[in-house]
Amino acid sequence: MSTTPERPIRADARRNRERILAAARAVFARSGLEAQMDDVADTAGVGVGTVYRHFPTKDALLGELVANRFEEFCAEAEAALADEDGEPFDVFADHLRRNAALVAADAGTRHALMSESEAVWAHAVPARAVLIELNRRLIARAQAAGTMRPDFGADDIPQLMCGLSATMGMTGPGFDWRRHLELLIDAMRSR
Amino acid sequence: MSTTPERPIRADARRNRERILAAARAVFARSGLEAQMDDVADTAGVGVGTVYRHFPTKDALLGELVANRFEEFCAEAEAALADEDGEPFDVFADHLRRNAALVAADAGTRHALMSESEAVWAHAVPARAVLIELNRRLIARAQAAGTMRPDFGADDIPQLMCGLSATMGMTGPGFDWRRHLELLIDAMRSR
DNA sequence: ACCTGAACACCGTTCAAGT
DNA sequence: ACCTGAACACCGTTCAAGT
Repeated sequence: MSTTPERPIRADARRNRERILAAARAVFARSGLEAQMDDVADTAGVGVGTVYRHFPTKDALLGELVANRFEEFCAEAEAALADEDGEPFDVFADHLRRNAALVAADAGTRHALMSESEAVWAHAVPARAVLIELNRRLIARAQAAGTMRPDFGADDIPQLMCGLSATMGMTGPGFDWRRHLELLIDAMRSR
Repeated sequence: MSTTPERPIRADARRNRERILAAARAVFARSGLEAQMDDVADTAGVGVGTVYRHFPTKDALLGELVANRFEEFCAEAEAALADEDGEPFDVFADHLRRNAALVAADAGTRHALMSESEAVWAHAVPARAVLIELNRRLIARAQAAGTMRPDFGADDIPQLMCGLSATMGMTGPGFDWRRHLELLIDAMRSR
């Protein structure tokens, strides 16, 4: 039961890791999950083997990006919590709208949020737990103000947002994720 | 602008086509989209080439299954419309619950409903249009009865059900598609 | 006309050789 | 220690040969 020994990482390796993540973000955001590992490697200016040295599988690489996104979601939630003046329900709804906009702009994150692969989610577990806790506080505040339904919980958010991610990718008449999101927000509101 | 000539199809070819569809339904329902074309061919007892002779791509084969599903959804909707005694909102909600149960039991359909591929949807266009029209009538009846929100439309259904399909595949704490569906149904109810 | 399955193409992943 | 990229494995798709 020893913890992983904390050995120093070579400067060039660290730099490569950053380059790979930046390249992956760009490549997946543009092309979605069909982007290839070779594309990521080329964009990062490294060999494929180096990508695999840092991330054992494509899913693990995506998982790292997902973890990053959840940290952004958390930052969003912190900012929303810091807003003591706004109407609590609106503050929460705007938080969801901003997170949704982040997802909509990034095909990679969008697909990853719908991924059924364990490996994709593994890295995001802690940030995801933090986000749910922050959501719980935002929700409690809105429920205390009486503007949010009391039978709605923070645990309901992930699957609704997962579902929203799915419709973001659909084209054709009738598909409008902003409308979808507003329906969900309206469902949470006390009426 | 001539219509496709109606030439007779050889009996063995027709039989193979049916076998392939039955095999595809079984194989994709069990294994989801990761099931291979070779699996479908083996299960159907034909060569892969025969599968490709009937369906030009994997997406087209999936598209055929999706079209079948939409026909089932339509039959469901017709049955719901025929129910003149039930409370109209409950009749509609039960219709959604039954359709959702069909999807949940079939990993292939589930993934196909979230597919962003044109080819998957192409065959289902007519049945999908019929379904939306039937939903429109079910919804109108519930709205006339005053139990469904007047600002909710049949065009809202596809993306909500697409989103629901996404969460059906997710495992882990907090994912419960029945809860997700009930939240959606509750959002449609007049309160 | 239709069927078969070996061969091809594509992309995730590995590993022997290099620094 | 880490990097490279050719080679391998897997699976969707094709096509030459068969009936």
